[in-house]
Amino acid sequence: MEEPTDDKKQNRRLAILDAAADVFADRGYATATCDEIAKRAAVSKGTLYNYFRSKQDLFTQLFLSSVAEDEATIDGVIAQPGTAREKLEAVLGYWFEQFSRYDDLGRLVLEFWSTAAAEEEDGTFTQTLQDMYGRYRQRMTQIFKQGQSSGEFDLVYGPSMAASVVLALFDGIGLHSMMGLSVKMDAKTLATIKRGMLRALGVEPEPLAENTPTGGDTKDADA
Amino acid sequence: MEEPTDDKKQNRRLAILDAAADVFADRGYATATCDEIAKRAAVSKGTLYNYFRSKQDLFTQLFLSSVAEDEATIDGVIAQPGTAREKLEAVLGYWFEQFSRYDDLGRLVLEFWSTAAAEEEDGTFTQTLQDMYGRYRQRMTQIFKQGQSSGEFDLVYGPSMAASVVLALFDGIGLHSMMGLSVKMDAKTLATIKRGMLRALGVEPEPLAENTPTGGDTKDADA
Amino acid sequence: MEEPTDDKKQNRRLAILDAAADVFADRGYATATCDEIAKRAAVSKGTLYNYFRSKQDLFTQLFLSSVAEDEATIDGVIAQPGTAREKLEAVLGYWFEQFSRYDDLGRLVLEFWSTAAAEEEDGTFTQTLQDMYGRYRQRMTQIFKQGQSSGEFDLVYGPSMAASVVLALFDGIGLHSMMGLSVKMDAKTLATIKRGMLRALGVEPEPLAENTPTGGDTKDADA
Amino acid sequence: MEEPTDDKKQNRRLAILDAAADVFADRGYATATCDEIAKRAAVSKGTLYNYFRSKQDLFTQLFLSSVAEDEATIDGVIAQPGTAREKLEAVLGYWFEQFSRYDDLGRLVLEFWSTAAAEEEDGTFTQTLQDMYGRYRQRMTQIFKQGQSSGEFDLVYGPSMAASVVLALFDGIGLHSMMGLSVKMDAKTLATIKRGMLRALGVEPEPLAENTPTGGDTKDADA
DNA sequence: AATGAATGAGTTTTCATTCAT
DNA sequence: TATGAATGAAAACTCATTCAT
Repeated sequence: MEEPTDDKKQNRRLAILDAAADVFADRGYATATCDEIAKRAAVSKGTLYNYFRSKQDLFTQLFLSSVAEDEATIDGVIAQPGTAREKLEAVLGYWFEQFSRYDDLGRLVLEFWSTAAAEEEDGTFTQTLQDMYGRYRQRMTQIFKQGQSSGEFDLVYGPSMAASVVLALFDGIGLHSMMGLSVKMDAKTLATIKRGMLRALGVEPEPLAENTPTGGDTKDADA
Repeated sequence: MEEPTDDKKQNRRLAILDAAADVFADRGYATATCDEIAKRAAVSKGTLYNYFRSKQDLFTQLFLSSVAEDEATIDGVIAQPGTAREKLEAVLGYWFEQFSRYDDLGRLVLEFWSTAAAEEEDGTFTQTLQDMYGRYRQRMTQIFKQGQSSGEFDLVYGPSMAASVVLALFDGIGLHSMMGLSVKMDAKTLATIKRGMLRALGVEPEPLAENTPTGGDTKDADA
Repeated sequence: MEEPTDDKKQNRRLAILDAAADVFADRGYATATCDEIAKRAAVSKGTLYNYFRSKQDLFTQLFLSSVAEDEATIDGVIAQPGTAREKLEAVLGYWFEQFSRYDDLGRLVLEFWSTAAAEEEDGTFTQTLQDMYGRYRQRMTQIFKQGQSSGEFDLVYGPSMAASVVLALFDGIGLHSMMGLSVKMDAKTLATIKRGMLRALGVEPEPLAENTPTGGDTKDADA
Repeated sequence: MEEPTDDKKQNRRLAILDAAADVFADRGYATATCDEIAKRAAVSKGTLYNYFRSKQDLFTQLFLSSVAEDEATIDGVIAQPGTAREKLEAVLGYWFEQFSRYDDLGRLVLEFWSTAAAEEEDGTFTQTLQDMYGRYRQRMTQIFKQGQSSGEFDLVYGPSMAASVVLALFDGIGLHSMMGLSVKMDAKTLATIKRGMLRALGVEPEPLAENTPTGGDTKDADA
């Protein structure tokens, strides 16, 4: 009968990871203190070190679990049956949905990228990100290929390049959205971008809902 | 005859900024030490503080001068006369050219973004970035409008939205390129992306040079 | 059973305060180093900051506890029943007794005064000192009033002014004594001053002990 | 013809001493910076070191010149012919007059005392102060002796002890006055104290001016 | 396992003093 | 002589990590 203990251990671990996500997002890795993480997780500082070898280890575990969680979610989204266009719309929808959470997550993601960029060639972060984006690209590529085969898409690029560009665009939009730069991620703007992307992929999107007249708004939502 | 002194002072200032750029790029703001910056600038630690009020000030000055430099360059690029398409190609060319320098600059830029994200609402970094991107978007918007008037472009979005999306895409590509994620910024890939963007904007790009047969490569450069 | 821990904490705190008193007295606030205080308290520098927020805080706490201790003592002295003259003699006795400790304390007290003088209008130190001296004056005033009512004293000043002057005189004597200036605080001199003060207050003091012939010594102890 | 140069040198020296007096009074010795002194004296930092060997030396010179100036003034006051009482009144008048300047000077004087207290046994400051107060006491003693001989004074103490006590009282009053403790140094209070001191010395002072009725006010100016 | 007090290496910053011009 | 940029030693303070309880 050691499962309760194991469960408890798991819970504690997750509580600490949650707290760490908060604090790292608020303060950034370097400025975050173990004291604060412990306090927000409602454990003692010593306990932190029973679950994680070091601050760095805690950050790495958080990164890995975030990536795993993300990937599981997106896998679920893509795995659904349907036409290429339906799949693509589902992915776009999910991704854009993320942007609304980006106010919370953005800083943390930036920290992950920053850490990756600072690593020696092919460190854990870089490698993990490359692997993850590699898989993302594969999945997107498959969608694009399916769309090409079925005649749904008339791609500007080849499927793989299209996947790369779309992924880069997603991250670019997320970045700008988070910083309040050129794109404000309200629902209408997102819908506009989505429609544009679909048309750029050679797909004529369905008309927008009644409150967004096709002509003016689609042509220039922010003119 | 005080120019020699002033020049010397300017040089010292620039030498310190250069060194700081290196160290901040290598280690990130929080991990970088003033000791190391001083050492790399070949001045004493005290001298650092004769030129900059604090580590934070040094970082901010570096950010501001980077932004100013960037903006001056891009102004020059856009100011050139020509068709909308020529202007757009010039901007694309310049931007993509930056990516090759991104191995050096990328981490630093990430630090800038990170700092902005960590700021209180409307801090210096955020404000400066928003201003800068605001101006970028204006310039891009003008190009798109010119292209629309002249009938060169048949835009998917309105000019302003198009500008926003293109800017976000640029940064997304830069980010992915730097991290070695989905896009490798070699000359051929860049050319491919450029052609695709132009076509997505409704412009039929000129055929590629002889070594890049239209069919296969354009369709899928990385298949 | 948390008292042992609390006691230990209290002891540590007191040990640090003691060490700080030593070092501040030796070197003055500005010249004292936290390193030395830690060393003298036989704790690490970090521990200092577990108990006190800053060097300034440590100094302030030391000041406040000194004042509190002083005041508690003098309260006890004054609270005793007796004639006004007996009370006055008790206060004088206590105060003069302090002077012998002044070799140790004097510098520290000077630091307190100095800090108060350097403060913005109505800082903590100034306010605390003003409060403390306000209470001292009240107590002394009461004694003088009692003496007047009972016919013991024939005051040169009104009771409140008398209290003020006597307090100022005490501090002046303490200051001069500490610096080895005009007054050396040996027992005989103190006795002489005490007798003089009493006479100046209109009280005819009791004759001195046999080894201090009234005539010569009272008239000029240091001629 | 080097006198103009010498004069200039003297002026510079005095300008620096003046500036130093200001800054030391404002900030205290340890917190004062040579930078600020130089700026306030309108000379370069290097020039400071042409006139004074070090910050410590500057402080010491300032102390010595302050003491010399003080002493010259008081010598002049005492040297005037007259009865003992007239001389005493002149000294009291001068001293109390100082108190009104104490807002400016007080902090500086405290710094001097503090430095003296921190010195090794018989350092420059201590020695100088002891010498100065020794001479003060001598002069006061002479006045008291003259007063005794002429029958003007009926001293509580012997002349030398009286001198010591009076000097200590002066400094105590100055200290308290500066800190806004028990005594506020307005003209009326000073007059009251002066009258009281004279009576304590056995001299019946002249009646106060018409606006200060003898009875109430003399008895208790602040009741 | 959990705690949290203790540690001390590491960092930013200041400022008296020097010295080339 | 005057200047003020350069220096670097010194000091306050932080915080990841340890370990006795």
